[in-house]
Amino acid sequence: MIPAIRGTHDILPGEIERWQQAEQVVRDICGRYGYREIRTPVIEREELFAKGTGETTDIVQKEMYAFQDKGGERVTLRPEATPSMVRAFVEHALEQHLPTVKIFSLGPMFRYERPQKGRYRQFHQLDVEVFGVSDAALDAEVIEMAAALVEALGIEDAEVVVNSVGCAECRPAFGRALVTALGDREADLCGDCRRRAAVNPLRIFDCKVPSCQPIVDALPHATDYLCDACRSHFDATTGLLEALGVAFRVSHRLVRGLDYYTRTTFEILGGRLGAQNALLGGGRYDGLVRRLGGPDRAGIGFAAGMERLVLAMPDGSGPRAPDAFIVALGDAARQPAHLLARDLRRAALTALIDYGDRSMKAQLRRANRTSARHVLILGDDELAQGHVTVKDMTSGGETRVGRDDVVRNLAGDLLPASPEQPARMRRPIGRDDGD
RNA sequence: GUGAGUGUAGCUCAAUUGGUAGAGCGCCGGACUGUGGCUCCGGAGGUCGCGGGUUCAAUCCCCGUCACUCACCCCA
Repeated sequence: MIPAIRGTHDILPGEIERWQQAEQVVRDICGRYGYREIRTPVIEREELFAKGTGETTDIVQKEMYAFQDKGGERVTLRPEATPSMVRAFVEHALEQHLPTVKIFSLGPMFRYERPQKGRYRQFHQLDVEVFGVSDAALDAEVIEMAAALVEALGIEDAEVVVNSVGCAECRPAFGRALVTALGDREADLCGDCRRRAAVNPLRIFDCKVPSCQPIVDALPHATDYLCDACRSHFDATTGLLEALGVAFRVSHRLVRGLDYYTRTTFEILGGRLGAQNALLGGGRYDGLVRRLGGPDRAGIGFAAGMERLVLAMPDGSGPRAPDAFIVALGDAARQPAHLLARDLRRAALTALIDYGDRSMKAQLRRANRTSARHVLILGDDELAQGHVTVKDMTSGGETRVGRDDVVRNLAGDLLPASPEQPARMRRPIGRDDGD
């Protein structure tokens, strides 16, 4: 056997239903807020992420699947979507084509990390981005949408966390204030934190080491160092969030790992996810489009981990129960049975049939396992009489129906009695709703 | 990249203080020559992760290696 490579995994029947449901909810919610779907390549020039994600980030320094292709080009499997989204925005001048550039994308990302719960080398993200809008109202709307998405997925124990990391004007001053406040206590920090203090002081807030906590708690807060513009932007964002009824917590410890964030940052945390408890995270990145060679446009967005969303979703239901399972007895019945199956399917019913010459018991056992509502029996008697025996698998009762009436009868049985009760088969996603 | 734990049937797991392995579930068949779900009976299915070492003999002990899981780093 040649196994799947580390950190990748197959999504099998039984689990795929949850993914399909998650994707359906994602598309529905994004659509309601005016987002259009786009798909970008999973492979890009390495340079795009070096500049976009940031040369100093761990993602770029040690986690990229980067290589040289046969033409000598430095390319990489995308570790995140935002730089690709920015590239597409710039390359196609999307602001000329869309009233407001609100776009989302769904697809695989690749990072060379040690896998653990909720983290894989190939994983999937929903990526949502808006370009060209700096109004704080959008910050609030984006966060509200993210919360709505999580709620729509049925994830209950989620927490919205918001912060502001300032802009190019005020953020450096805060960084210096951190170092100053640290003073000689820097020596008491853990090794990771001492490294952070030198490279990116903001990240000290992320530390989980107990001995660092008293020191971290005494540090100044980013929101105390915001310039006037950033201050009012943050106040407007949180004010609108409250007005929108979004339950959130402001955390000065929320500093995100990517370099490009400005002003608003946010995350939604989920319970029961293990150590990797961020369901989604994002923020504003007002300088990124220009840094990647585009016009000076604001940007804001978030990425949600699909594996984590699916993990946090409540248990769904299984595959849809077939409307009919056809049991054929004897060679003479096989061809008519397949014709019947075809006719049922043409009538939009789900029809299954067994293969090979198996006993009636075996076929019924299989029918039972599929949770089929009806079994249609075709044997010598039925062929001779021109009818089909319809067995109701719930009650066990049987009726005879003329061969030419079977499809209509079955379809009629399953069609809605009233508009409030849409038939199962009309649903875009096959789910057994267990009635 | 670091640390810990775990690798035995399709799945969940036993067992053997070293003598080449069992259960439950699932699957297939029978009891019931054309009637599922319950019950009973039977059957198929295992390089004991892989490689090496010790030994008369290794699934068990030793070394190595790989994989998985969880955690760190970091992030979705």
